[in-house]
Amino acid sequence: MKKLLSNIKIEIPQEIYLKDPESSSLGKKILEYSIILIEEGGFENFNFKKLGKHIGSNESSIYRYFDSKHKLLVYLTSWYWGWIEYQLVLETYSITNAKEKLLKAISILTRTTKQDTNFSYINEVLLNQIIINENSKSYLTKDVDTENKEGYFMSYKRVVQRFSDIITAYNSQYKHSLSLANTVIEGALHQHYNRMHFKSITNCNSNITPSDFFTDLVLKTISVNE
Amino acid sequence: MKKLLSNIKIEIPQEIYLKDPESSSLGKKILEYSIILIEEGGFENFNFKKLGKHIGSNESSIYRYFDSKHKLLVYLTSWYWGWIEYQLVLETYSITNAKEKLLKAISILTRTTKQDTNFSYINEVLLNQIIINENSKSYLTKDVDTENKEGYFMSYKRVVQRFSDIITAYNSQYKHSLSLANTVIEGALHQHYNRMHFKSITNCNSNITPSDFFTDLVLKTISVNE
DNA sequence: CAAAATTAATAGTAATACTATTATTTTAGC
DNA sequence: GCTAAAATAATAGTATTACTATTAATTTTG
Repeated sequence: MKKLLSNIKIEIPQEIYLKDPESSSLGKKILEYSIILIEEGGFENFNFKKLGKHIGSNESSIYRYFDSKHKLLVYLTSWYWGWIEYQLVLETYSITNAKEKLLKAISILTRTTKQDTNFSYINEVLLNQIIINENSKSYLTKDVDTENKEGYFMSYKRVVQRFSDIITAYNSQYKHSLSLANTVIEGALHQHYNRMHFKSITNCNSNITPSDFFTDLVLKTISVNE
Repeated sequence: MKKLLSNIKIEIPQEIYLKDPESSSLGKKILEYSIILIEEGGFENFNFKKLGKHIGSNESSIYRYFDSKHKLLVYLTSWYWGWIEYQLVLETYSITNAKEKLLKAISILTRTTKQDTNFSYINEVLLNQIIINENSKSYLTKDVDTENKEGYFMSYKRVVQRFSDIITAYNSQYKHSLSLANTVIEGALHQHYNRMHFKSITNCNSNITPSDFFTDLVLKTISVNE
């Protein structure tokens, strides 16, 4: 993805952070290196002390940006889904044909991530790996309901809703567009995961991509009788 | 589910436990109350000290059954998928019609769990809630690959494969039966979760069940031209 | 009934996920 | 260029966690 817009910023609900990490160089380092460290060692083995060491900063300084490592994960997942939404809008905006739009949307939501040069301190390829491995941990907690009410998961839900709208635009008779949208988005993460760790329960490999599988699935499921 | 077989035991890979919890009354209490406590407070807030208190036993005694709370979770998920496999086999065995068999399989994999009186110390309804909330945490770790090699996730993978076979029996031309099987099984857990926590991104409610959604999806996706 | 196995009790450890306080450095306005 | 405010760093401390190790008491079994 090339530099198309120079002043874009992915919006993150304010409740998630104490101080906006995009507002300072330390904050940006926190984002940059937390992505590297979480991808490398997994979320469980990540902590603010290690992160501080890597960025030559102090644990206590990181706590001035984020309440907890959980909130940092919520920030990263929100950023990711905000970025996906941005691509969904940008890349389908000018498409008028509903089927073409649908196919493009599926492709965006199921493809392997490419680096986006618009955001220098975010490595989108590593972040995508974090989403595959850790996304569900951001909401599979006892606090989901309160955090959901406070808007922590808006970015993700907006992506599902936008994709659902694209499905409905193609076939207004289909009754389960939200569930289908959610199934494709989550399912794509699973297929990517299985390809890496559980090869025996997926058909996805170097020849068949998650995009192939889900394109076929969606088209057959909501196909309009022609 | 009524008592059909009196001497069945769900088989769990030996590597998962130090001492078979089904071999003693303390072991059975560990299973019974860990299910209650994990369902109640979530896996993160669960530990062996609390469990010991609840069963009037000592933390150190629990460690003689399981190396870690992670392995106990792997045990519970293995038990669950073993139990699902048992239902899949039992309830579809005598069905000769491929479509009927497929519909029954989807129903088993997506339905809301009912108590099974065959296993007195396992509350399957609570265990199903644990699977919805915690299943992915059993494998989304840095040790997946080694644990997978040691057979920790066999029960789950066997369910996917059996369902995939049922799909193939209905339509041998369909090329993505494993991915579809996995998508339905994981997707069903997600739809149940969304129904409870993220209502705005699912169509499942009191009128539309996950079974309805996935039955429609699978039939359309693999329908044989008639 | 004695030996073996199991369970309980106690203590201890390194790491985690923070909080609180104070000191130092950086930045911004005048 | 100075001062005040803001940001960051350093230090220390806490409760909890996820265990391990050792010994003692109890239960089971041959």
